[in-house]
Amino acid sequence: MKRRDPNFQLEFLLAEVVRLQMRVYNRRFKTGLNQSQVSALIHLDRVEELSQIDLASRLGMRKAATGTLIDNLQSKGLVDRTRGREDRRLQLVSITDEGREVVETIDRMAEPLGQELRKGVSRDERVQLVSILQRIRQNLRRTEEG
Amino acid sequence: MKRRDPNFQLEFLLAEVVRLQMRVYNRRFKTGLNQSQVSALIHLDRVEELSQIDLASRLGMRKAATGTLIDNLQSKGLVDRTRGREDRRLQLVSITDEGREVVETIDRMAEPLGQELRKGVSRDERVQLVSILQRIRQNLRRTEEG
DNA sequence: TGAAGATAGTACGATACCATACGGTCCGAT
DNA sequence: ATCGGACCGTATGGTATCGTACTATCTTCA
Repeated sequence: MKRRDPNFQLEFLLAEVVRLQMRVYNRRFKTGLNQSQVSALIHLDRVEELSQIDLASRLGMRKAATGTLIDNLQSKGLVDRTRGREDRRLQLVSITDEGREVVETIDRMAEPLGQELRKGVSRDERVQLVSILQRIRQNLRRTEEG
Repeated sequence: MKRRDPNFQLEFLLAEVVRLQMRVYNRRFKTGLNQSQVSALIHLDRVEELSQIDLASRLGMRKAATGTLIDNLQSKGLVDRTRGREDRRLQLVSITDEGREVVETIDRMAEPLGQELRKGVSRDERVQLVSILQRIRQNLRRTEEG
């Protein structure tokens, strides 16, 4: 097995899987929202209020892209923006009731797809997968700053 | 832990990590090639000759995007295209000597970054990660067709 | 054999995300 | 008190990839 065998070159495999995943996901749910927007809504559903930079970091995106993503969600009435009271640089983003409904709906719709994609992967393996990915994410974040 | 906790929602974590990874990678190597193009070259370095559809499948992309990706590599002299002899629909893509040199160079340059990103992840864990991702890829492919 | 699909590639318009550059707001040192 | 630097967001132009529609070639079967 050569060192740069693509099937064992983690970075390439990750990219490949995510491209596939995005296509499958966005094709399956023609909700008007893409996976990133859904991800943002789910984050907001949990924490109530996030600055755009904070949200960007959670999505793995840059702030500019996150800004336009929020623009779209806002124009659909799924999130609100408020200037930070103490720090007026911040745009605090929060999910609306309508946004919560959408999250609920999509969450239900996505359930069968999720099951499909987890076939042949045990719960333990999933836990481990998440754990490893989190460590890699940590490394990536550190690398990006330095 | 709610079911849709984003940190445990595999799909979102994967997307996040890959966005980060792409940024880090493409920022580090300003080689004129992005990660996808490098991935294509590495595939071609191993198998000599691939149709564009075959390559697309390996990259997790659609054929149209793969076509323009190959256009770029070809315009840089890193790959060649030949019409299939038996099946003239095929565009058989192969790597040039110059392409091989580029692969070699980038491979060397990427080594330290790879080490950085694998910090805290054992070899066994990497093997397992790859194995799980391959199964998920399998599921995704099956789902996309059906 | 020849007409009806299937398959490989290309063309084109849309979108997601990036990088850079800029404007507003905050803060720490002097 | 204020000035320089750090930080948040927005604007803008570029690139990667998508989805759809089209052309050319192959295959199958009546």
